[in-house]
Amino acid sequence: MSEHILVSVAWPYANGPFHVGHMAGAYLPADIFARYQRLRGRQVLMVSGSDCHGTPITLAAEKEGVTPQTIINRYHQSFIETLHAMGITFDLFTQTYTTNHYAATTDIFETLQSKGYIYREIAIGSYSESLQRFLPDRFVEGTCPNCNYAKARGDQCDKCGQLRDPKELGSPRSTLDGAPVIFRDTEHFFLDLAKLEPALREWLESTDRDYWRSNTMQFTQNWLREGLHGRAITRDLEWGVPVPGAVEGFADKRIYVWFDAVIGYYSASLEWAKRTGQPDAWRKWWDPAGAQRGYYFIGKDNIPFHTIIWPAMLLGYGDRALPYDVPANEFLNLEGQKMSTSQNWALWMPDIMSRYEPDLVRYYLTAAAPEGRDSNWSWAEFVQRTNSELVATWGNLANRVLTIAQRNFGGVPTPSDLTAADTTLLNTIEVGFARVTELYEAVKLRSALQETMALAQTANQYLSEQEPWKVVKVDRDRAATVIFVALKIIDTLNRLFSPIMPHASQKLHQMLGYDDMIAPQPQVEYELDPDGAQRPVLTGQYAIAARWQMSELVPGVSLRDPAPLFRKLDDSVAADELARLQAK
RNA sequence: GCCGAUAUAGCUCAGCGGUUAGAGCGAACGACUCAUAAUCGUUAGGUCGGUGGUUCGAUUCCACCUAUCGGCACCA
Repeated sequence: MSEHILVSVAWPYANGPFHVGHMAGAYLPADIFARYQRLRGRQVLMVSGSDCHGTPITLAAEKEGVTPQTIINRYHQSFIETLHAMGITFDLFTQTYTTNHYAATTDIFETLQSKGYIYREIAIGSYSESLQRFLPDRFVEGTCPNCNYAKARGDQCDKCGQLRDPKELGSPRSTLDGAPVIFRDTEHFFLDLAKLEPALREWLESTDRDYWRSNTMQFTQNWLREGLHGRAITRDLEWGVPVPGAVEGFADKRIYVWFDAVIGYYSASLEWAKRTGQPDAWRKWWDPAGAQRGYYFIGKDNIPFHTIIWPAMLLGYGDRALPYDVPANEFLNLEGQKMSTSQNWALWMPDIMSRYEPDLVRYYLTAAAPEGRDSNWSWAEFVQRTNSELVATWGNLANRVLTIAQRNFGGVPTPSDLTAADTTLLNTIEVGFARVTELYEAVKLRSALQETMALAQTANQYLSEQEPWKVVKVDRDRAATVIFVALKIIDTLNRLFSPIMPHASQKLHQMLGYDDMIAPQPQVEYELDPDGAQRPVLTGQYAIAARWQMSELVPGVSLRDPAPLFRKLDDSVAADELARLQAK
């Protein structure tokens, strides 16, 4: 039995706030999965943090005339606020700009180096004399040798799709200032993926990975088919983790951001353990011999880093658990069009959270989750699903049952003998419970939600047929039985819904007379960053009773006064939001 | 260009080598009134993108075509 579940979530790049695509792609599914696992009584460690290094952050800082720290502090703060508002239960959401992370990165680099998995090589880099710096290929443009398109980028021509190398461009220049680009030798460290490839293949083939999503496997095998090559892990940059060992000629070079970002899963685990006062506690989730599983929640653009590069690094490092599953999501479109942050065609989370309750967003993003293929956010559908599913089917079910119970019996009534209708319903719920459990376990959250909502409909049918509001006038015992059964059902369904809608579930849990937490929430705390300034982290106390089972509600329990779980949205919302979006 | 994904009811999507292809929403009609004008029932609606092939049998497998989308590596 895998009692220790590591929930690793993609590290957001700290150069802009979250949009709904980030939530749908990684943070929300990760949180739902973590909440489900905790309710099953398993030990969950959920980590991530802000990815603070790399060229775009440096450039953003220069553009504003501020330090990189200013940029990352701004967006790290924004990330924390969104995650907190959405109720994403990180054990630790930290950042890569910490002494802890620098130390872990240095350790992994040095260990890989000592084992011969890192080598040095001279490469040719695109260099801007005007800016006196090397440029990533994407910041170089010129004339495409294939189609003569004048604005082909260094990594790819947008017109014909060809091109691999900026040196092939005619009259290459920088996209930053338009000045010419020259090519200079530059020495770098490389991760020897070719050397790690056999071990990587062995790991991939060591077990039947049918449970991986087909797209994840597809991407991975495409990479392997072409064979693995060394990958540069340092860059000519001044912002990032320094190259360990004070190597001559590397003083003005830094660890390349992709290399240090994936290490974050590990370094954040170490940091979490230190914060708890048990510095070795992380081992339970990272010991390959232990009962553990690591799940990596990411967007599809990140697949090779998590199924190839990070596993290869771990294999090279040695004695650390590799990913068990990498449930990568596809992309979320917006009103039928691909989201684009540069064209501001996006729904920004700070904006959304200012107007809508987190559970509404959580519900809709799960119902329309891009699990198997790209999906779409539509405001009309958001309103429709909220009103007809959340409010009418589920919220109303809970409300009507609680109201009848409270008004007629003042609490959980004592049932008499169950009829065939009662046992049939209870059986349906029990079978459904098992099916939903399987779906959560397999990270099929969209289906899990759909199944649970279907069970709520079954409960509504039962009430229509049994008519307890009528029966109570002629046969109080029978009405008591029906209401008892209905209360058990909504209590049970509330547990199935709780990973997806924790705020509403906690409310209902308390209305049902419970005093404990079923859906805890994260909190913001503060740590010192390497410069001595305070930085926020997201963390929390999530120890809860293992309530992943049918309701154990007993007669005589007193209920708290019912209140609606969700409010209906006005029909004008869809049109208003669409107008707001198009006005940008 | 190469690789891959997707094309199913008005809309959003499930599904799958085999009886009359499903759900939700939307539409029409009816029931009910405990509940947030919520709920429940009934009905209408599809030659499952096109062509060809494999098969006793294909929406489901294969090939090609068309359309849409994504990836193509040193980009985070």
